[in-house]
Amino acid sequence: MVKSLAFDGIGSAQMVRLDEVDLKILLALIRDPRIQVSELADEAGVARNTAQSRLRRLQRAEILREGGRDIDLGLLGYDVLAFVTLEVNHRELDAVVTSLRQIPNVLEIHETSGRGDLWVRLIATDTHQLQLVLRQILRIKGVTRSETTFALHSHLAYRASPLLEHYAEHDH
Amino acid sequence: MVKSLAFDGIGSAQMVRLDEVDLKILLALIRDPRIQVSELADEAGVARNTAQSRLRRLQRAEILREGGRDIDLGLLGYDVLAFVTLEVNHRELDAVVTSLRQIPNVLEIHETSGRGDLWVRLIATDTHQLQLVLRQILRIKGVTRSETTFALHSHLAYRASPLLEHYAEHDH
DNA sequence: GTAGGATTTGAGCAATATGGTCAAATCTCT
DNA sequence: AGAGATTTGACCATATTGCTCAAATCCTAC
Repeated sequence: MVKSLAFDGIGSAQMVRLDEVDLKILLALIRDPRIQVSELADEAGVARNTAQSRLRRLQRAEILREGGRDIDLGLLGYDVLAFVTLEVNHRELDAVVTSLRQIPNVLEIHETSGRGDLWVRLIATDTHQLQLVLRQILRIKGVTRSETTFALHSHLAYRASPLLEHYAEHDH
Repeated sequence: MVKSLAFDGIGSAQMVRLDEVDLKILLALIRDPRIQVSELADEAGVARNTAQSRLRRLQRAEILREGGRDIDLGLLGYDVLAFVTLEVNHRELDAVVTSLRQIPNVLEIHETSGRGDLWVRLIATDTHQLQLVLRQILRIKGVTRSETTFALHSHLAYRASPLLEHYAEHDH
């Protein structure tokens, strides 16, 4: 049985479990996707050979979408994605943002126009965990109201290439 | 004067202009951030030496945030970010998504619960361009209503590292 | 059109990284 | 304790990197 990178059939799609070495490699790759394998080995505290085979496996498992920085959190069991709109007491906005940043399930924060003041991207393993995180957010001093929208299905994952191609054709 | 990677002081922050070689390099890096410099040179149709110096410059300009896949579109002059919620005739949802995908300014699409049916991340150089894109979207058959929210300021750009670190500490 | 400045190119070179193998050592779970 | 898998360290051939340099090319401004 493999300790790291085990596949489970529990979630909707295939799910993957990572051990500490995998995590360290992923974190290093997020920091710098062009890091070399030998440095990766140092960071993870394993032999270069091991780092190399781990990297290969991570790529094959498509946790790393095409060798790079993007990580498929769904494969790790984070299946629930939600967008939360927060109404915030303006005087305490900075403090609210600071608190939000400390929650690992908060992936993105934008200040917005319109009714709500903050837009937050939230991820969780299941609705129960999401509920816990939402409670945590509502307890933050300065947050007056929240509205949660579930992302049921991703029709287009973040992409910038078409915009760049368009830029190439038109700006020049 | 440099043709490529010229800096302008026009926008709120510094702005950068890219030529075709820069674009091709960026697109290749988005596809695979770990691509090697010699392949990069082939893709862009320049000498390896040139690719190497272009890459170095792109990294220094921080268009590539830390050498990797993420691209700072703000530096290219795309300063307006908006979240659009679309109400869609369910029967035509797939067709709407297909149309949306063809618009380069559409960076992300999710099907959501709640009132609106689609959540869309939109980017534009200015509010005028945004207006044009919105009009284009409203012309799509099947779209019945739209609501636009502006992202005035990003308090936290997309990040996954804290979640992964948390995963390391708790899941195991 | 030409001069001057910047960029690109091709070549060449040393240092390093990669990808692969292998046997021994280690780890994990039964 | 034993079987199976993984890791390690060593080794090797090959490929890649980072660098220099002079010549060629491109671009802009005059």
